[in-house]
Amino acid sequence: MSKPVSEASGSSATVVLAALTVHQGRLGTFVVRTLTGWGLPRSEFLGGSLDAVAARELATLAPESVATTSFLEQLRTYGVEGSATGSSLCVAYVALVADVGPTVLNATKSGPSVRVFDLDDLVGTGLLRAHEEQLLADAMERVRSKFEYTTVATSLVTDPFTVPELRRIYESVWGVPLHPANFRRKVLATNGFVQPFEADLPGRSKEGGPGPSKPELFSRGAASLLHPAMLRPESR
Amino acid sequence: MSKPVSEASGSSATVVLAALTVHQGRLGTFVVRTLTGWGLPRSEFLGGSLDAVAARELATLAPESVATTSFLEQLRTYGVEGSATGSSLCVAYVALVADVGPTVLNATKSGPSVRVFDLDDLVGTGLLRAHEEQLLADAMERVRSKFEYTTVATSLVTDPFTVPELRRIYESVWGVPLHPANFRRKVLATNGFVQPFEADLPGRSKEGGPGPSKPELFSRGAASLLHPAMLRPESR
DNA sequence: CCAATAGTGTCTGTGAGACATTATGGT
DNA sequence: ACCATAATGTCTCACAGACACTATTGG
Repeated sequence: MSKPVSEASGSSATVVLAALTVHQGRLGTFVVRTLTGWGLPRSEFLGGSLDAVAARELATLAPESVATTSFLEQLRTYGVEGSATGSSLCVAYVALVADVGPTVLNATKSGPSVRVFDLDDLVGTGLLRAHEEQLLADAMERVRSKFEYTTVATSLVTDPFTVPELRRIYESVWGVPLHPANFRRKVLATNGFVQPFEADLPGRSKEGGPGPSKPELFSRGAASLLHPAMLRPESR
Repeated sequence: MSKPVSEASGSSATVVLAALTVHQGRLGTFVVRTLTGWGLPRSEFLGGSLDAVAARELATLAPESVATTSFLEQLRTYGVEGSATGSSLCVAYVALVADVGPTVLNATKSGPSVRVFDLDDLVGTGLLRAHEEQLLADAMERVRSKFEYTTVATSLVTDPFTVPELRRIYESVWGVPLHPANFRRKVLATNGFVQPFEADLPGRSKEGGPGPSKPELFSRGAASLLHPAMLRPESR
């Protein structure tokens, strides 16, 4: 721990976070204000655990209550052809954060420091570094794939949720409509995916109530893997 | 490109390769001779493309003919708690190399410089760095998973191969016996997995001939993804 | 009243798993 | 002759996809 962080040597490394969320049926990612504009949250890697650095980064984006239930996993590492600074490594992480409501967060005197950008508005607009475009594409594909055989989708809904709400998460991430009846049957037939929410009967602790015929409430189950997998339709 | 590679600064990075192969029904990994013993092939990352560094590393292990048909993909990056050198990053790659025959290769005056170690003889023996144990476990799990929905298994057999040979690859990687009849039906029903080998009739360009009742020869198909997936039995 | 949606029920095609059968080659 | 293995065929069960139907809520 005695060596100082001098100027770049042969290689330097940063941890970058693709924190995805579904806001209003739209898939978005958290961005932070930088010197030159908006960019993905990143921090220099100075040692210790990569996972810890990413978790710390995630904690700055969302309140602790939602950050703790978020999904976080390393995506992959990109080699960035630095022009003058030599080459650097970019260790990317993917996080899934439940909907925090507004798309503008952490507002300060100089304006908000954290926002959520729609991914569709972000790709191809040149707002990101070149490799960050690829990073987000990889993150989305990773998440789309994870949805097939894990229960991570439940980390994108606020905890008492309905089956249609969970279905809309799947539809937003996969970009395809799903059959409500088959989806419900599949979810309920998979042990540990969701479990009945206590105090479900009347009152409905939800604010607006999305469905006309008072859909049942569930909360996250204990399982993390789906048996059998729920394949997306375009898998043919 | 002007900055020299001075001593370690805040972080340094190495590219490590888990090059797996199946030798005699046993899953093994390539190791190279180092100053202190045998270890996974590694090289310092000095810039450029990570994939290129890994590919160059792979090329030193096997002849070009087999290296070009090998599967190579980034696994993940590990943060190594260096004691004196500060913290360093370890970017791991997985490769799948077809059986090259003997387990001792590239013999030089001072003995062989490349070997293949059985993975079962390697885990838990303390021969490896601490994080390399985890690395190999991650690599095996990655490959086991890839076998389910891709055709990478064909990169572990020498090209004219039989269905039983391919099945034994699956059995070695998954560690479970498979039903020969169902496996064959599945493989042949999946379009693009394998294709009939020309000049199959007599002669049999194989050296030993594994089967008593002259099994048919196939070669790799064009597909890289399996539709539908071939799930391992223990998935339930 | 009508539209939209939650939930239930049912049918069918596909595929995986298990088993039986035949053929062939080595010991 | 016997055994091990390759290859083919068949049966059953589970599940995905599609459809029909009811109930309930909001406009």
